[in-house]
Amino acid sequence: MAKATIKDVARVAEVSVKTVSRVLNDEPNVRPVLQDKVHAAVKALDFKRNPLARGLRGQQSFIITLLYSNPNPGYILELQNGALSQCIEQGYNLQIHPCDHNSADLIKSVESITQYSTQDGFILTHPLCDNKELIALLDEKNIPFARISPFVREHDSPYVMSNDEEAAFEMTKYLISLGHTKIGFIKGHPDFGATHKRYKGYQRALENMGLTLDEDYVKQGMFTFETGESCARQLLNQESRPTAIFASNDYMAAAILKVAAQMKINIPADLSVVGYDDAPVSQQIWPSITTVKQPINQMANTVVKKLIKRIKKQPFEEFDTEFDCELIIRNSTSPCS
Amino acid sequence: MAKATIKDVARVAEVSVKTVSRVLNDEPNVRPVLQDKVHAAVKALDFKRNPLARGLRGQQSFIITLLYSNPNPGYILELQNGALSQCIEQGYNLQIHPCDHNSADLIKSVESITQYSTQDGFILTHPLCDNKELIALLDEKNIPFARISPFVREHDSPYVMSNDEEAAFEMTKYLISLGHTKIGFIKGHPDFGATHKRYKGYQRALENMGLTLDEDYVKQGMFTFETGESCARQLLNQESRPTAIFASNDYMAAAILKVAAQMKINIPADLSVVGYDDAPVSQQIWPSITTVKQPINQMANTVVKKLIKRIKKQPFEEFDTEFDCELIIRNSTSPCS
DNA sequence: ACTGTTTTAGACACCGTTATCAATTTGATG
DNA sequence: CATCAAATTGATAACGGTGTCTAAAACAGT
Repeated sequence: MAKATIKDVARVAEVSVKTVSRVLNDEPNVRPVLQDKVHAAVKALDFKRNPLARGLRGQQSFIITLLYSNPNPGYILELQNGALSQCIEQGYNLQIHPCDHNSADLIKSVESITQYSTQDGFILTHPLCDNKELIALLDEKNIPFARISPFVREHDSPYVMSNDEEAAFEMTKYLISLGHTKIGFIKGHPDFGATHKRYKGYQRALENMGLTLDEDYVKQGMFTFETGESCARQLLNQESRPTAIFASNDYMAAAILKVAAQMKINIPADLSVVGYDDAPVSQQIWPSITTVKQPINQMANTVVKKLIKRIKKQPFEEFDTEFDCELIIRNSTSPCS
Repeated sequence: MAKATIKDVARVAEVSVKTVSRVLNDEPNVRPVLQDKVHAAVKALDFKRNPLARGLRGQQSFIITLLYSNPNPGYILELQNGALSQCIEQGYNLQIHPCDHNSADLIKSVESITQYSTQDGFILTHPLCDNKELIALLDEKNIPFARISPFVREHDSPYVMSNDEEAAFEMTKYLISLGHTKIGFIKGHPDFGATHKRYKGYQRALENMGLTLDEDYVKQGMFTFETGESCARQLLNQESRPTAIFASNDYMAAAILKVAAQMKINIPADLSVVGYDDAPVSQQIWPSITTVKQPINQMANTVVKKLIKRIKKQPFEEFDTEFDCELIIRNSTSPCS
């Protein structure tokens, strides 16, 4: 049985193909009687419109491309899943495009995919969403896009973000509530907007709770295990070492566990450690790491909704922009002894 | 500047559109003079064919769908990247479709994507590639597919696999070469073909090196951290505990580290631990875990090549089928004391 | 030079849908 | 009931390529 076409539906419903098309596209000016006939025929034939033909005629592809450059597989996969489910729901396809945000070829690589296939819109994850060249390219080609967790927000494209500052604030307050006063902090990669928001939340919590920020307790990492390790060594080799360390992501938190093990520092008895992102490793390590979980799936879902509105040139203000994170208390934290 | 079409190229090259099409498709019977003219015009206009139009006319979509149901984000992402790079090279798009191999809706979910969009072929990862219903569905719809690491191989579709048995054999031999004779083994999920191959390699190595397999040293896990933990407890609570444990994946190996830490068993001094898959956690934990790395990227690349050959009804025997794994020695193993 | 065969090139139809526009029906108004 | 506006419908032409088929050109053999 060959796949049914609009013509088949038209024949069965005894109307013209254009009428079928009208019904399928929710266009006005079709009598309910005919609408019912068409719907019945569509159901009877199990008819599905051919996206290729629709795209060709309508100058659109129903393809949304997810651009990412992020070393965290768990995060990416969750993002993909969230975006994908919403795309499917709305009849779009999700094209994935991993790239390297440090590469000089980044722009070229994106440009080439816009040439070899057509896409209705892009989703940019951080740090790509703060890349001016990239945004200029998309603006120039007039391709709609939406952003996830941008740092710079001066652009009229839709975006979503997690409330990282608030989460970091809460996490720091939690550590303080456990009695910690000497709280170290390992910053993330400066290219990421999240880095600054998390640090700000930490700062604000200290201030808010009447503690002073000690520069010696703040180290600059790059979100990798290796940088986390060296920062942890610096923090823990000081004379007056911190009793708690807040790492800007879980990889760096895991590295603290390594350094602590080598230095025979007991976690959480002698040192509390917290991370960020709820990466898989935070559960696969002992002690499991107290961390912050972003509602990635939901954010991805929403950003797709906004992007599709944007593509259709409809307002997208009805959807949420800021999403709250969740503190996940595990075994790497305990009251200060 | 609007995108160039084949008509523009034809006008510039002073030939008919059909001739341009011929040149672009490497069809015979075009004089070199005209070929050059066409190529020059294509270059001058930076012309790219519209895949939608090509697909519509040719009854193909240039879409390959990667179907996976696998809890290991690192593995999936690597797979995606490998498949994607080859797809791009050959002018195909990669559609991703995560699904749950335990779900009763699996077949329905796959069936629905075949209806809402058209795909030229599927790539099935384990354990999906051993799902008879799924294979029956694709066969019935006459959609070509290729498989990655299938257990059952009785199908004429192309596949690739890693030489897991050999790798497990080598890894076990490595442990024996360190002086270990009491080597525990934690099996993986029985639905996965890899589970049996890895166990067989372990068995064969013991036999080969003159050791007898002790059933008490073999536990059934499910590839998860939790099952790894309970298996590790069983193994290590025995009177005569093993001095080395081979876990069928890194998650379960990480769980052994947790249990060992709780039982004050020193790794690697008192217990050597090895895993499988080179998951991110194997490097983000201390001690880092000795493991086996599959050439996933290369396998994905090859399976796409084979699938495209299959789609074009060309022979695919020229490509490799079996891929060798690599032992990665890290810090969780040491000579038996 | 004159066939017959093979290459080479182009005209045209077609893939499945939607946009345009004109034709028809319906409803409203005087 | 005639007249005009609005709502409803369908015929036809696109969208941008490729398949089919035919015509023209090139070549070979008498």
